[in-house]
Amino acid sequence: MTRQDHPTAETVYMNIRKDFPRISLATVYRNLSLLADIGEIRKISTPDGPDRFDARIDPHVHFHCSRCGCVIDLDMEDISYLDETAGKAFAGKIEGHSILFHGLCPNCMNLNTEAS
Amino acid sequence: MTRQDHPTAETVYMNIRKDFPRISLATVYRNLSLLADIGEIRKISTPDGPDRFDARIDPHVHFHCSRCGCVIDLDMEDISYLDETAGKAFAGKIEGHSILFHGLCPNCMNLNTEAS
DNA sequence: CTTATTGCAAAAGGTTTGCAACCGA
DNA sequence: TCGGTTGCAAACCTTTTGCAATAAG
Repeated sequence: MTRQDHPTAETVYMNIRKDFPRISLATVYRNLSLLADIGEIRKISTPDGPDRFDARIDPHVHFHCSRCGCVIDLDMEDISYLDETAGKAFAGKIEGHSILFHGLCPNCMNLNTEAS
Repeated sequence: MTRQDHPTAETVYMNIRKDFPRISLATVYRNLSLLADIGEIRKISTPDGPDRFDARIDPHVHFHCSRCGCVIDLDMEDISYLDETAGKAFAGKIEGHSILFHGLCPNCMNLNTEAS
């Protein structure tokens, strides 16, 4: 809950193993899914790689690097108002949204600039 | 390219098989990925189920039904301007974004209302 | 004692890949 | 003839599941 990054289930597994060496990956998946279902955490699906999880549940925007796959919070204006706008033009029921910018993270941008 | 829905690779496969009965699912995946890479079509990742593909490549917003998994275009205001806003507050390079609303589509909303 | 949670291993998707056969310039 | 595409089957990766064993209340 305290971390600022957006770990995959595998990463959470690796980390929690230091404290609970006998825990299994299945249990990690089970509990992350559970937490996501009850809204304690958020699940972030990316176009490639595995899902990522986020302890921050307030509305905010994510950036996904198409090169290294990292996920970063973008602290820009709150765009929750879009839900209402969308709701008016749509006969279904809107419960939320996910906004994912994509491109190159600062790290990978440098890698591309320098060297071949 | 002409369809308005957002077929999965499997759906495309089933359909194209009528004209090319010997085509394989791998070829469908290969060509959909290729088209997506060169920007001729768009790939839409959903939190559950398989990826979907979209022949519409102009900026627009999608809705994903968490019950039946369908994907629908939402014709609301163009929010491309967000890319610029985001770019200013971010040291990496933003190349685009994907916005996915989620909730219940009109169909599934009715199913929930009536019966049981 | 009773119910809920876990570990393990296997299964289940969905997608990609190696490779030989094939097709089109 | 030669490079690019394809079909097939197998591999891959991520996630889920069945079930017996274990832990918790």
